[in-house]
Order: sequence, then C-alpha cells, then structure tokens
Amino acid sequence: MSTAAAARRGVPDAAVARLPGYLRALTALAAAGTASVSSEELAAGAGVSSAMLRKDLSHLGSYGVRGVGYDVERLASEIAAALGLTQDWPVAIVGMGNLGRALAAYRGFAERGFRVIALLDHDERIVGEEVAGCPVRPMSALPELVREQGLAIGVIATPPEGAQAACDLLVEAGVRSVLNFASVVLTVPDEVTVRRVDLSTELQILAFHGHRSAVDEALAR
Amino acid sequence: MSTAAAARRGVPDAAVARLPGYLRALTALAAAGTASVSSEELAAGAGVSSAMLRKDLSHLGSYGVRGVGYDVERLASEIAAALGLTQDWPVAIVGMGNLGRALAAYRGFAERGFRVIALLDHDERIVGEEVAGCPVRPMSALPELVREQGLAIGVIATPPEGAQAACDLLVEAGVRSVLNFASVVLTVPDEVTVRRVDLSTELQILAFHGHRSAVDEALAR
DNA sequence: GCGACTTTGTGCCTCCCTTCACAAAGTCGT
DNA sequence: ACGACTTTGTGAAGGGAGGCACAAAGTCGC
Repeated sequence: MSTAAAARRGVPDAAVARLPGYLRALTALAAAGTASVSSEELAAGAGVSSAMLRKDLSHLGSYGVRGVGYDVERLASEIAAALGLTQDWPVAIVGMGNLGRALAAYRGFAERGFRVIALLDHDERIVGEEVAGCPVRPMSALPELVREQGLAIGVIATPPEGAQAACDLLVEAGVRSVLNFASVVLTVPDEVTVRRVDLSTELQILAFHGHRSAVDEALAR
Repeated sequence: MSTAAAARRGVPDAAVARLPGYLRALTALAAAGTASVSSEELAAGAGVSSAMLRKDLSHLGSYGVRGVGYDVERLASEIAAALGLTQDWPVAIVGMGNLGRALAAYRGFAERGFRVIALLDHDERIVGEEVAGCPVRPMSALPELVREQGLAIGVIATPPEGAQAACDLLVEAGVRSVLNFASVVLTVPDEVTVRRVDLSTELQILAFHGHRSAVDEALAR
C-alpha cells in the first residue's frame, strides 16, 4: 500500500459517501471510552457489512491490526484527514425562508466542524434582520466573504425559482461546493460539486415502497 | 411488455429514486403549457442522460410514441401511479426542535401531496404548544393516528439520542415508512423502510471533494 | 400511398461496486 | 518459544447499473 495521499485519490465515490458514517460511529465509541474496535462492531454501528467496511478502509491505507482491530482515535483522525476535515470549512446559507432559518439555528453543523459564517438573502426587506443571532446580509457580500473569510461551501435554501440565480452568484464569487435544498437541477461548471437534498423526493420514494408492499400483500392473499 | 402492474414490481431501486425527478420536470412542463416532450428534453430537465431516462421509463411500460415523444400529462400520471401517489400519505413529524419546527412550517410537503396530520414530541413541556398552527401532541397519540387517520409515514427530527426510541414507537403503532433526519442508524424490522437524510454527512462529502480538488491542483502545479 | 425522417425501446457491452472466502499477520496462553 | 486463535486486507467472483447503438415504429411532406 502506498502513502495515504496517493491512495486517497482512488477512493470510489460510494466509499467516500460512507466515510462520514464511520466517523460518526467512531466518535460515539470514543465518547464511550472505547479504545479499540473490530470491523464487525464498527460496521454494525455504521449500518454496513464488515467486508464492506474493511474494503472501504483499505482504500485509505492499512490502519488496523490483525487479530485485534482498529484503534478508535487513530482511525477517526485518519478518516477525518481523508475527508479534509483538518481544515475548517466556512459555510454560508442562502435564503432565509423557513428552511434557511432552521438550518441557521441547527446545531449539527458546528458540532461537526462546519462554521456558518454568513446568512444571505436577496430580499432587501429581510437583509439586516437578525436570525439565530446573526445578521442577514445581501448577496453582494459574497465576493468579500470568499476573499477575506475563505468561504468554501454554499447552502441553497431558497425557493426553486431563485435557486439557479443564487447558485450562479455563489459560483461567480468562487464557491466550489454547493448543497442544494431546492427542488431543481442546478447547472454549474465542471469544477463545482453540487449535492442535492430534496425532502419531497425522499417522501415519494418512501411512498413507492409503502405502496409496493401493500400491493405485494394483496397479491400474496 | 406485460401490464404496468406486473412491470412495476421489477423497477430497480436506482430507477425509482429518479422517478420523482422526472415527475417534477413533467409538472414544470405541464405548468408551462407543454403538451409533448422528447426523452432528450425531459432528461435535460431532470439532469440525467436520455438513454437512462428511456430505460427507466421502460420499466414502467411503454408510454411514449416513436418519432414524437411523451405526452406530458399522461406520463406524469403514469409515474405518479407507479410511485403510489394516487392515494394520500398522511405524515407525522416527531421531535419539535429547530429542525422539526422548520419541517412543520415547510410548504413543500403539501405541494407534493403529503399531508402533515400531526406534530409529536415526547417532552411534556412542549406538548400542547402550537407550532405552525398545529398543536403538538404526545407520543401516546400514535396508535390512534394510525388507526383512525391512516398515518403511514413518520418523520424523525429528534436529537440522535431519542431517535431509536421514537422509531420504535412509530413501528409499534404500525408505521412502515420512516424518514430519519437524526445522525444515527436505526434498527427496524424488515418490513419497515427507512431513509436517512443527514446534513452533516452531505457537508462532509462536499468537504472531501473540495479538499481533493485542492490537492489535485497542488499536484498539477 | 410512399419514402424520408424522427424518436422510442431495448439488446449488448462495459465498468464499478459488493460479497465471498481465504491467506497473511498479529496476539495470547502455556 | 510455539501453536491455537482472532481479525485484517485482498484477490476473485458475481451482480447490477449506465451507456451505446440500432432496429422498430410511428409521423410528416409530397
């Protein structure tokens, strides 16, 4: 196995998507005072199979000890390093509707090391208002936030109509990572990464499964 | 091609996950007055390739016309039927913290036909309070909600510590579909479907991509 | 009516992800 | 010091999803 830096570049996306789950499970173990953990136990805590866990970790390097397991602290910091969590990632939330306000008040971000440095809205009537102890600023503040505070991640919580425009402003200011809560597909240059979280999509998928199992039962009868 | 009912049972999960996106794009087209659409256009609106769109739709049946495209209204209702959206899906939100309150106030659910019929919390000090015009009820109301109002989907917006307990109560009351916003892996019986939405996981994945592209640039220099 | 044209539906191929199964490597008891 | 035991790391196999390319099927102009 080569160095972690070289290995990291080959981590498959599917594995990357599971790393945060491992990190969370490890953090819980560390808080409980556990020093060492087997792939079997850790996998159970993250909701995956042990074979998958071991293969995922093998992409980062060999940090386990055969016959024993993984050192909780060590593995947690290796995963954090692989995810790039050693540096901080300033976040701005765009759109101060219901969802935006909730996200602004949400503690989960800070707990995982993401610092919300600004709340933005394009509506002048909202700009200047205070949300969760933080003033709402205009979209025109973006370039300065990127330049002077290293803003790296934009969270879009606007209505669907305004999402593309908000995204364009973020990208133009130099933001390369976008988390999109609006129900639209955003168009961005290749170097920008967008992830979409859509609540109604999730509910519709649940509806499909609920519907199907009802149909299955009817057929089985 | 057999009947839609038979075909539906074989729809791969990956395709199901994209159906809501197609439905959204079709709804937008219908609102704009478009009567017919090609796979190429619809795919662009949903952010996928046209070949993929056609293959996904072929799992539902043949609703297109060669040389012409798809009838917008017809296809939308076929997809809605496949997803089980012809019936309504009463939803309850559990956990009235920041996130729960935001979800309660969120308009998106109703727009897509999901009716929030109850807000729940296990904390007696919050029960009775009014959130978004709806009273907060105790967890003990669950069995009645399932029995008398057909509650089918539970949304968990509790802190991580309380999520499993909330989930157990939902399942015990007869809820078979759960949308989990808490950062924990829930254990449920096989017949229950859980989908997890974790904001910090999404941010961590974005951090990885931002980090990697920074590394790539450094190496290329 | 007929031929040129457009667009769907699908067989095939490839690639990636997941699972299986086991050798390698380390620990622990004696 | 050595052998039994535990657990990792990984090669190989299996399965599924996405992309390609084309035949099938329909429309439209003449």
